[in-house]
Amino acid sequence: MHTLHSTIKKSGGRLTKTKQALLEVLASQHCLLSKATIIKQLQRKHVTPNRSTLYRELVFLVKHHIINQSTINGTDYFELAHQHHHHLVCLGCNNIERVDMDNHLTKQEQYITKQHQFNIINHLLEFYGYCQKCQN
Amino acid sequence: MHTLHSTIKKSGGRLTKTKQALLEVLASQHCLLSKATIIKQLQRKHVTPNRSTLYRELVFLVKHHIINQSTINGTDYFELAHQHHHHLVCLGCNNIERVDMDNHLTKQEQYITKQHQFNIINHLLEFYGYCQKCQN
DNA sequence: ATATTTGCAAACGTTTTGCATAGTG
DNA sequence: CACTATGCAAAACGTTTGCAAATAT
Repeated sequence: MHTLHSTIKKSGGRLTKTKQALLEVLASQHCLLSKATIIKQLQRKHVTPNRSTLYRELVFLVKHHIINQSTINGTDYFELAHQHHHHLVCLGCNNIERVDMDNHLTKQEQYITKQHQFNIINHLLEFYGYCQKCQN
Repeated sequence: MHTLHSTIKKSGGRLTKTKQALLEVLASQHCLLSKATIIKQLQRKHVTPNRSTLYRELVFLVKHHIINQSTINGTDYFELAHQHHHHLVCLGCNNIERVDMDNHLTKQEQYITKQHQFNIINHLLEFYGYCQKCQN
């Protein structure tokens, strides 16, 4: 949290109640959170920001690479930038399951960095298919 | 195109002017196309469907796995399902560059299929970062 | 003949904006 | 004090829907 605090300050942001609660929520869940879920979790903490405020916070945090935004099946999801994993997305029930696969892309990223002169900050890897329940 | 035709018929769809032109557009471009780009390309072919018609076509084709839909930085992109590649997405200029990496995920997919009892249909792999121009 | 596809207009839901006020550093 | 963050209401935006007419098989 300390490093986050300084990152935010460096970005010209202020550590407000909303931002703090938002980061706590994202830190406590080790998975992708939708806006609706974020709002629910904030409510549990008795933090009920206006929608525009929440949206503006999310834009700020994404812009400064403090959190990542991914869109899966038309819904936006957020997670802390350093909490990175991959996902299995069920095309039947839309459930999203985490899957851990460490270092699998390191070589490819090095290759891309050299070959394409592209400075990689992050990546997104999602597998789409059908979970056990939804297989007919 | 022939196989696509039969796939569409099997799915209960009809080969209309719009659907045909849409598939031609997607087949001619070997990259992700946004809705706006699709509309422009259709116009060149003098096919100008109503927005709702186009959206309905896209929903149909995605639903039947004839095309893939990916959302990158908040914009929806489409491509023929068998035309699969990965992308470098520039966080500066939003440009999307294709990158070919064959078979890199085969082993992982086999592992996931067994370990998670998950039937993989497709996957999405995107690298986010800064292209040569946007590196300061 | 039957079912799908189409365009239109209205409805919808989400996100964005302007502005005045409150709060942070 | 200067600048960011907030809530509110309005506006903007893309998408979806219902329906009657047109079209494909």
